Amino acid sequence: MSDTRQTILDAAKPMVQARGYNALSFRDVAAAVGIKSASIHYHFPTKGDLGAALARHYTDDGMAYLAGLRAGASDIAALVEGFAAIFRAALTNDNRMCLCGIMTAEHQDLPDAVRAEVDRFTDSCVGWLAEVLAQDDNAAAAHDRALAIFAAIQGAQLVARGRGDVGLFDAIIARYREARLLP
Amino acid sequence: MSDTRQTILDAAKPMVQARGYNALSFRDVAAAVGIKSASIHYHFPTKGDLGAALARHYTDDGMAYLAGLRAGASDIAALVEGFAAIFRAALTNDNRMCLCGIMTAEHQDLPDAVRAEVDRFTDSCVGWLAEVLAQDDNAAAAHDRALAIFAAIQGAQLVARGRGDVGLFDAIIARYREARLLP
DNA sequence: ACCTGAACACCGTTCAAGT
DNA sequence: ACCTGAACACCGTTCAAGT
Repeated sequence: MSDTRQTILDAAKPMVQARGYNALSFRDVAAAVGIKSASIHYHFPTKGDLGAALARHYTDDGMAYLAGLRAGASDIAALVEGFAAIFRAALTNDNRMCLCGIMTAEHQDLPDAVRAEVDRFTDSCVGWLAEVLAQDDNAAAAHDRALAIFAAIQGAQLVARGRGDVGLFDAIIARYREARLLP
Repeated sequence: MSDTRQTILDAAKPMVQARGYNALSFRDVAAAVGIKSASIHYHFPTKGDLGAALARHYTDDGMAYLAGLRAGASDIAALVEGFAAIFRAALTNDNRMCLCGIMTAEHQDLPDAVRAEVDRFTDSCVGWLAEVLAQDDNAAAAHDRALAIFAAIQGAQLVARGRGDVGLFDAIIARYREARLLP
């Protein structure tokens, strides 16, 4: 991968996390990189190609982090907390959102290739949570609970970021834990 | 309020619920209404004015519905189910989202007047839930729980609509109820 | 191999002009 | 009072032309 291609991805990622895929502008990215907007198309023919590449790297990086978590600990509560930390970290990074979380809201509008990558993020997260929870539950129950935990954490991020207050995220997660929705 | 103004709001509302505020196009709305895009500006000077009016009516309609619910029943579980029904109904309406839920994801990008109305929707919903829950809990605990329930339901809608499957919404809500996050 | 300027059809917005 | 066409600076995209 060329340096310029990586620089484009690095510049575009926080823009999407802050304002979404629709609001991403090739001219803004180009200005941040120091090239002309027409040049972005040499590396990413369409905006969909750029969005799909962003989501693919985001999912790959996230899953690598989660694999590392599982290799280092087996306590279910600690693992799920490590999972939630991905979403918490986005908020503490200038009140940004999970890249795929914000694009899930734009789901109807996304080019097919982008939507497919966003769906893969969801599937990968739910799959990882289900594997962790399967230490305690049977596979079907673990999957249902994993889906509910994933949805609840996404909602917590959405609401907390609407308020620009990571303390709200923590309070909501704490309430999930008290209800034992989260281990 | 003029007929045309109301017709514009009626045409724009499902468009935002499907694709978000950013993707809303004055020219699309104008075509649906049967006027030119420049004419929209006579009724709504800016896109922000239209977005704020949409969110204001949406919140007012929702709160009127919720007030009716409280007037007709006092069972906490039934009231919270009635609350969740707002979000379920959006999904069964061509896989749309809560108007303010989808705009919460675009929060960073919204004109101030729109963001203020979206925030009022969140506050109103959490306030209504807190009043319902205060039948059982003290005020502070009820508010914390109301916030967690609101976030969890928003997340359930986001994830289910990403899959285009209202059954997923029902499954997640059922799991919330089993965990007694929801009454 | 990588970048650019110019053009295209889009967008929200403005405004003078129509009725 | 309400609508319109034309113009403006934006957008993603294309492409012939540069190096």
